[in-house]
Amino acid sequence: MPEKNEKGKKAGEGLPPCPPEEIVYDPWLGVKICRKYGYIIEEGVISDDAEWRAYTPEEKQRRSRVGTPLSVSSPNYGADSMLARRYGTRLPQKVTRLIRGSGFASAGVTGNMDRNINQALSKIKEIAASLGLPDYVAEEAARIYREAAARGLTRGRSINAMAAAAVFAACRIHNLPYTLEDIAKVVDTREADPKREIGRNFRLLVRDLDLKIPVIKPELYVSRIASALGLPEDVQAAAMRIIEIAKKYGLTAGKDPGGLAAAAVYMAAQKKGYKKTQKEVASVSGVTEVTVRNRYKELMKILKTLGAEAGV
DNA sequence: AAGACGAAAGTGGTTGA
DNA sequence: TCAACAACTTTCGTCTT
Repeated sequence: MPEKNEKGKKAGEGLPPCPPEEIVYDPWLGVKICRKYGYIIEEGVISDDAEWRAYTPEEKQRRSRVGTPLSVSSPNYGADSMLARRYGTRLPQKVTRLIRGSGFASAGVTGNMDRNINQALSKIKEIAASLGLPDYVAEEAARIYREAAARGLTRGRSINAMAAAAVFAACRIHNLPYTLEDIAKVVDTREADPKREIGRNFRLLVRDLDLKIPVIKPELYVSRIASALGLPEDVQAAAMRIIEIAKKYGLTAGKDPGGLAAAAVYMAAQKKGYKKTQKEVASVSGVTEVTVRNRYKELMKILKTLGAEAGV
C-alpha cells in the first residue's frame, strides 16, 4: 500500500468492494465499516438507522454483554484493536493509521465538538457499565448523542446530563424499565436536581431528533418492584392480571405507568397475604404513597364492580 | 404507634389561544 | 407568551388497626 491516505478520504480504494450486508455502523467511532475486509467505508457518519437496525438477532445476542469496562481516563481506548476484536478482522495497517489519526470517536468532526463527543461517549460507557446495560443500548445512546451533537443540541448544556439523557432515551427505545432516578443516581450533573435536568434534555432529544419512544408498559415495572420487595412469583403474576384488567378499562391513559404498577403490586401482595405498606411499595417504585393510593383506589373500584371473577 | 386515607396547596410540563 | 389543565408531589390532619 504505497499511497498515503488523506484524513477524511475513503479508505476503501484498492480494496475489494464490501458486500452491502457486511457494512456496519459503529456508533462509538462514528464510522461505517466493512466487517468482512475490515476497512472504513465512510467517516464522520452521524448515524444510519437502516444499517444500525440491520443487525441480525444473533448479532444482537452477541453484542448484548457489557464487556470489560474501558478506561475512562484515556481518550482513545485502543480503537483499532477494539475494532479488530469486534469485527473479527485484523485491520490493514492503513486503516489503523486512519483511525489513530482521526482521534477516535470523532472522525470527521473537529475541535471542541470532538472533545465534547469523546467525553460524552466515555460517560455513556460509564453509566451503561454501572447500570449493567447491554451493549446495544449503550451503542444506541452513543448514536443518539452523536446526532444531538451534530444538530447543536449539546452546546451550552452539561455533557453529563446530555449523555445521561441519551442513555435514558436508549433504554426507553429498547423497553428497559429504568427510571430517570436510576440514571440520575449514577451520574453527576450541573444542576442541583439531576432528574429534572436529565428529563429536560431527554424531552429535547425526543422532540428535536424525532425519537420514537414507545409507551412504557406498566408490566415492565412489575417484576422490578416485586423483586425489590422480595415478593414471590405468584404475586407478580397476580399483579400482571390486575394490570391487564386495568388496561381493559382504560385506567392507564395518561397515568404514570410506575404508579399503576406499584398499585397493582401492592394490591396483589394484599390479596396474597403479604403485608407491605403503601410507603414501602411507593419508595421502590419511584412514586409517592399518595399516587399508589390513588391508583389503588381506582383499581378497587373496577374490581369491585367486576366482582370476584377477577380471580386475583 | 403505625398505617391507611383524603383534602388542600404546590410543582413542572403540556396544550392551545 | 400566557392561561388553563392534568397528573403527581408534599404536607398534614383524621380515622383504623
